[in-house]
Formats: sequence, C-alpha cells, structure tokens
Amino acid sequence: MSHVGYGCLMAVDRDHVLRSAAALLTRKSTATMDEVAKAAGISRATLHRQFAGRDALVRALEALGIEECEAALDAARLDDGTAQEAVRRLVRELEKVAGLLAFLYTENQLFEGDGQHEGWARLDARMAALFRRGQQSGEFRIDLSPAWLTEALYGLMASAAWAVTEGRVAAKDFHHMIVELLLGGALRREEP
Amino acid sequence: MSHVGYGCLMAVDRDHVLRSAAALLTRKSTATMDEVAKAAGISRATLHRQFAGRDALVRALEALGIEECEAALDAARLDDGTAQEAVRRLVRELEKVAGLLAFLYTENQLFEGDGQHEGWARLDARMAALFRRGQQSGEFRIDLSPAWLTEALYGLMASAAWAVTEGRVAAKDFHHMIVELLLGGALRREEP
DNA sequence: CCCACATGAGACATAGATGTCTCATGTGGA
DNA sequence: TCCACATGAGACATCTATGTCTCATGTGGG
Repeated sequence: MSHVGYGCLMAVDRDHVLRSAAALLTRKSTATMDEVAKAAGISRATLHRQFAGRDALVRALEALGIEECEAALDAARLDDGTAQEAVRRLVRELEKVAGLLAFLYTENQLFEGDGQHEGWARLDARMAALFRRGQQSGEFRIDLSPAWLTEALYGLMASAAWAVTEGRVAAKDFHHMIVELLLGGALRREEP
Repeated sequence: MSHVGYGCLMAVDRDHVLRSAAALLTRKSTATMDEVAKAAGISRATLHRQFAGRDALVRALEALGIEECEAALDAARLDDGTAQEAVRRLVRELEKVAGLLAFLYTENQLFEGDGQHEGWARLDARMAALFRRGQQSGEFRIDLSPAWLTEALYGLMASAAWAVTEGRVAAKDFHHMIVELLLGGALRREEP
C-alpha cells in the first residue's frame, strides 16, 4: 500500500496537465497526444496513465470547463442587482474561461451523441434564467428569447477569444466588446 | 480527345458534389471521404478524381464559401441607403450561406499557416467598411471597432446556424435574432 | 456497331495517431 | 541502506483514414 500520498500527488499533476492541455488545445485544437504531453512537461506514457486516451482527456477538459463556468456563474451572483449588472459581472468572470470555452465550442463531437454532459444544460438554464429575469424586470427586450441570448453569449465569447488570439482585436477590450454588443448593440442610443 | 463535353459535365458534377459535401460537413465536420462520397451519390474513387484529397476538398469548400459570401455582399448593396438597412440586407443574404460559414469557421486549420485565402481579407474589409460607414454617418457607436463588429457578425451567424440545427431556436427567427442583437442589443430602448 | 471514357467496386499500400507493453532510472520514505 | 513506485524512453502492434491502383461495366457519340 502506498498510503495517501498517491491520490494527492496525482490530483495536483492531473490539474497541471489539464491546464497545459487546455492552453495548447485552445491554440491548436488538432494537437497530438505527444504535443499535449510535451506541453505539460511529461512523457506520453505518463499522460496515458492519467487519461485513458484522447477522448478521456477531452472529456476531462469538458468537465473542467463546465466546472470553471459554474464557478464563474457563482462568482457573478446572477441574482443580485439588476440583470444588466449581473450580465456585466458574468462576462467579467467568464473572460478567464473564454479560451477553453472556445475550444470546447468547436469540439462539436461532444454534442453529437445523446450522451452530452449534463453540465451544459445546467449552465444554459442558469444563463437563460438571468436573461428571463431581465425580461421580466423590463430591462431586456422580449423579442429575443433567453435561449438565443444564451447562445449568442457563447458565440460572442468564442469569437472574441479567437479574435484576440489572432490579434484582430485587443485583449483589454474583451469585456467591453462583448458586454456592449450583447446589451447595447451597434446602434447609437438616441439621446434622451 | 473527348471534345468539350468533358469539362462541362465535370463542372456540373463538381458543383453538386461540393454542395453535398457542404451540407454534410456542416452537420458533421468529421465526416469521412467515404461519407462525403456517399452523400454526393458517387464513389470514393470518383470523389478523389475530382478533388485530389480531403485537403483539396476543404479548400474548394472554402473557395465556394467565399464566393457565395461575396455574392451575398454584392446582392446586399452595402453602399445603398443607411448602414442599418444595409446590415439588414446583408444578414438576409448571408442567411443561406450560414451553414457553410459555420463549418468553415470551425476549420481553424485554414487559418493557422500564412497561406490563408485572400478572400477572407476582402470580405472582412468590405464588412468593416460598412460598419465604418455607419459610424461616420452617426448611426453606429464608435466604441465598438469595425473589426470587432465584423468578427461578431461571423460569430453570431455561426452560433445561430448551429443553434438552429440543434433545434434550440427556430429557423424562421434567424434574421431577426441576428440583426436585432447585432444592431440593437438585448437592452430595451428607452421610449423617446 | 464499335470505341472512348467516365464510373463504381474493391484491393492494396501508406501514413499518422493511438494504445499497450517493457525496462531502466531516479527519488522519497521506512 | 533498501525498497516501492512513479516516471521517461522507446519499441511494438493496431487502427483508421487516406491515397493509389486495377479492372469490369455501362453509356454516349461517331
């Protein structure tokens, strides 16, 4: 028996590997298991010991992404203040997950079968609830469904993350670009 | 020599194959050459005779997408009327290309190297010019850069196309969802 | 009728990634 | 010191998609 140290050490390494893989796959979604291993500073053998295969790795990244999104939603306190303020906090919190989210967003294989992760439905429901709250309070227009606003938020996050890595837009504008477009749109507001 | 019939027939078949492949790959981006061939109703051998390989096929799809986008931009008459009207026409015209666009959008391999298709730059430039025109005429706000609005339009189109195929939103709302979110945002306008 | 040619079917080799295995090494703890 | 164990390196088999080839077939035009 190797006592308890085993599980502990593995957990730490596993997290490091996962984050390295996320960073790499965000940039190059077709990266090899070899490249993922090198990026994490470990050998391919060790990578396989921690994740049964590429599929398992992607699944773990999906779980990580969902976990971090849920943490972001918690931190954004979606039920506090106006819905608009909550959306602003939400985008602020989601910004750090945007890269991983963009990667998962393109891994459409995750959503093909019937066995997609239930976490996505939970996240969708929470975000849609926020938009619905904004509609009921009169802040948001009612002709754009909560489901669409949720999808649009994902899409804008992915687009922005991708545009930033491509150097088309500045990273510092991330929050402003998404929030202002999502909430306010491109048209100038008439001065009241 | 086989006279002229050769080129003519090939052109027709090629176009049909291309559109079948676009329809299939839009749904399942990892489809095999076998599946692509079956979807087009031809054999894999014939598919290989028309497109040197999967890479060539994707490149051809890219060219087709660019071509159709440019046709859409032409049909939308971006220089006529207000910028807002032009954007509405543009989304209307782009709707039929949205699926293909969404597929190409996720084929990030196309944009990795330095040899990306110049057509994208042309399209970006024309769309950015439209948004810039709207800014200069005072219709659009100036704190959202034309480059970002262009990226956002791509992203929203892809998100909407994907959400429609997933059944999350209704296809008939496509134009309204994108245009209203892009131009007006989620916030209710104050009554003047 | 005859021939050229595009096609479909399938065999075959190749490439690239993946998954599994063994073995030597180094390190931390008893 | 000694041992257990995780690791790295690499060999090896496998698998899947791909690319290439041959051959029989059918069809359309001369």
